[in-house]
Amino acid sequence: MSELFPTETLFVDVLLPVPIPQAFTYRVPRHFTEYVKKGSRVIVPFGRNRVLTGIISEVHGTPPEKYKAKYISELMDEDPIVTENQLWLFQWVADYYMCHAGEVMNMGLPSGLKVNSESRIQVNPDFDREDSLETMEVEILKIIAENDSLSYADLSKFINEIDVTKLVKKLIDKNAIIVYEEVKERYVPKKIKKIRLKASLANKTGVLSLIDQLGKSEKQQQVILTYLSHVAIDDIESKNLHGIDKVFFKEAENSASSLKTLIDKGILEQFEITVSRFDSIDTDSLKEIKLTEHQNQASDAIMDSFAEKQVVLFHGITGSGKTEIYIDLIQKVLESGSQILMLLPEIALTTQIVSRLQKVFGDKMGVYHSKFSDNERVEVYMGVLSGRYQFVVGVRSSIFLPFKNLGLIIVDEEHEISYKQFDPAPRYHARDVAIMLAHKQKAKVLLGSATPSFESYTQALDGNYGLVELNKRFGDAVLPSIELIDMKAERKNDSVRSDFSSVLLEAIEARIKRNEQTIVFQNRRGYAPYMNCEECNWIGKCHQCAVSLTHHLYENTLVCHYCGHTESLPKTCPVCDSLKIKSKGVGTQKIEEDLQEIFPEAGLLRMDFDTTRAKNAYQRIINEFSEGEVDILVGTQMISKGLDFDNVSLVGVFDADKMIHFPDFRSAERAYQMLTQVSGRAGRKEKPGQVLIQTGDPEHPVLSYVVQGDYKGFYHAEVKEREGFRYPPYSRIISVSTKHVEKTVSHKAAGLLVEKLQAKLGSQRILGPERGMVERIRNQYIFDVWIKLEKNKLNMAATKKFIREQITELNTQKEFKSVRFVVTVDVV
DNA sequence: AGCACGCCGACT
DNA sequence: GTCGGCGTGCTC
Repeated sequence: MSELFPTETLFVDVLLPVPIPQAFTYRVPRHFTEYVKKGSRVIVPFGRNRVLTGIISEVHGTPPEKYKAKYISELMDEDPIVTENQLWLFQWVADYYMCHAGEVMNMGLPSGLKVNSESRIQVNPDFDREDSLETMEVEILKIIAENDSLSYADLSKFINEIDVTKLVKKLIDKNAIIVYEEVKERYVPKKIKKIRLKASLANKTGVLSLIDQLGKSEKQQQVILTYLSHVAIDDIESKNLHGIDKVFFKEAENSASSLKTLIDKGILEQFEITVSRFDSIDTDSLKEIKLTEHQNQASDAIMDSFAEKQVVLFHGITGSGKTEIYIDLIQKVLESGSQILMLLPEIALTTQIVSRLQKVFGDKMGVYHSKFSDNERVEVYMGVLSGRYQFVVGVRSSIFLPFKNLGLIIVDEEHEISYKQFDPAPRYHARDVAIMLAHKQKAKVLLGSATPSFESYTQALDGNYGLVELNKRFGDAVLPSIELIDMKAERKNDSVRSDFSSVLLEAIEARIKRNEQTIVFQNRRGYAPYMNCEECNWIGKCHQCAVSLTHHLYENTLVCHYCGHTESLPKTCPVCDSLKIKSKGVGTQKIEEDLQEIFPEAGLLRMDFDTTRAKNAYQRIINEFSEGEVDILVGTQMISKGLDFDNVSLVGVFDADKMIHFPDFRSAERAYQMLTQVSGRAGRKEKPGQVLIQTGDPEHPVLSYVVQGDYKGFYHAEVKEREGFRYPPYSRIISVSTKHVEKTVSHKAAGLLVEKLQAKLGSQRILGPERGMVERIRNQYIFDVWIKLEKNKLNMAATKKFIREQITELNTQKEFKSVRFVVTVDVV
């Protein structure tokens, strides 16, 4: 690249993690000109005194016209760490999802690859006017001088003051100190200390004479013997190079001082090596996967379909053993030498499926997960870049890893909405980006689900995707029988206890007696959704969001599930002082409590956002439940993802009504998916499962499709409804939300946007402005505008550009300057 | 997004 | 008088 401009000044365009549309051009200092490459990291000054890491997206010789480019301050990489493919993908995602490439880059790179800059305070060596300082300031100056340099945090600790910025500013003004930015790379390789013999002694004769020589010092002799217990004396010359872990000496209870003496004497030496953070996996235990006849047929059908289609939708019912088929396909692609990416929804990734894959693929497989530390993620990233990992299982952001020759991307549970990022930008859908990425790298995509999204199923029916179906459960397992419980009738019969029907309670009791397990599903965490005063009708609400506060029993708090605000539970009504404040509605905590009261002997466990916050909590709950001591597991939708428990023969759905009556065009699709996935947890192996769904509306059509397991029937009925309204899959929806502290301003901005959009796109395509689903979050009033764009009729790129222009125009009007417009392409 | 600058209220 | 609130504008 650089040899093209041997004498001219070089410039680079740099992607920076800021939501600003323009490219940032920097000048390259002479000493870097030969080394700058697209995809390498640079450290650049930004603004008055910020320092940022960016990625070079272009190297060229054109100086910017309107400003004087600053110099890059550091080039971090000899070889690029971002590939051409990734740079292309960043731009594609930015264009499609209407955000900026820098934001995509920020999402795609593990934070360990970015640098931290920290302001450090130092005494100005030229300062000589101590008389101009106050006594306090002289003291501070002394402290800084003693430590060479301090960070703001250090200083505030030293002088016991929370906010030191004012002090620092004064001292800068008086010229007493200098503040500079120190840049640190965050990734720290893991190192272990090792011990080995000095090379001259590392042979049989050397060691023997050494032991002889140390004859009088028993302890030192013991240290040498410890070494020999790990390295056989015959291999001593070859193995000595690697040394042995220092910890071995501690384990053998050698005295640290004897070891040190031997090192000081020059007999042993200590050195460090860099090691992987991931334990290597015993590849001897690689398991052979045996497919059933049906699975084999499905696998072959998928391969056949790939011959014609780039994307294949694999519709396999719950319990059909999709994982085995994935493994089979992965093995085939591995043989071809191409890379493979398997996407899993966030929570499914911590579970059984990963350890299962690990047993098969050992350390050929990389795992990319948000519960990994920054350092671990950098190691996976670099492992993909170097080709060490040919196969990666990961969450949605793993589509941004530096793949070079992908052969296959598997998107498991493709209907999962957790593939869609909500906040912040880029608001991308990992499944859709995966298809684009695969297209670019000429790879195949396998979408797997028991309840495909309408988008994907439609593509398959239209012939754009291949379609492979598997309607048999693995082995002899049969589908669970699903029954509806009419809560209205139950209430009439007075057979309801704490909102549990007698039917469900009897079924649970029967499982406890038979030593089988039950899962109770309620998609609402906390104890009770709201608190209500029975005297004055007061309801506990969040002061900055338009939602009621959820009562959390164990912490005895009221929590806002939108902004996280927490307050302690009042003892009396804050308005009328009445003692009659009661929790209303039912969350998972309440269900757990009620069940414990009804079945005092039963073992209960709860799995929701609140109980799985700690790093290994999720795994612990799963282990505890599968060990069988627990009778009932109460949980939110979390329990429906990728969990197989052999002993679960009953699933109770506490309340299906919230799901089916949710005011959203997708609520039926969601409810069908949710109920089917949850039902799939019942009955594995030979035990037939039972599913009981409590509802006040047993006539609802969605429920009868769920009961019959009739995905196709449901799809065709529901899709007809959507066609009339031009909802997806007949259109794509772009939503624009306005946010502002002033309700009227937010509403007016949204209203004007609607007018502008309707003028060009027609009133049929524009909906709104409508009050946000939650009218106010964090004190910002939200209004939504929806744009329905039917496929193949409009130039999408041009339309998006038009939308962006309208927003920019509104944003430049003084009145709407501080209105935030949040654009989401393909709302789910 | 950050961060600095600048212009108005309630305090020693 | 000043401290400190957050509206406004800029970043190569």
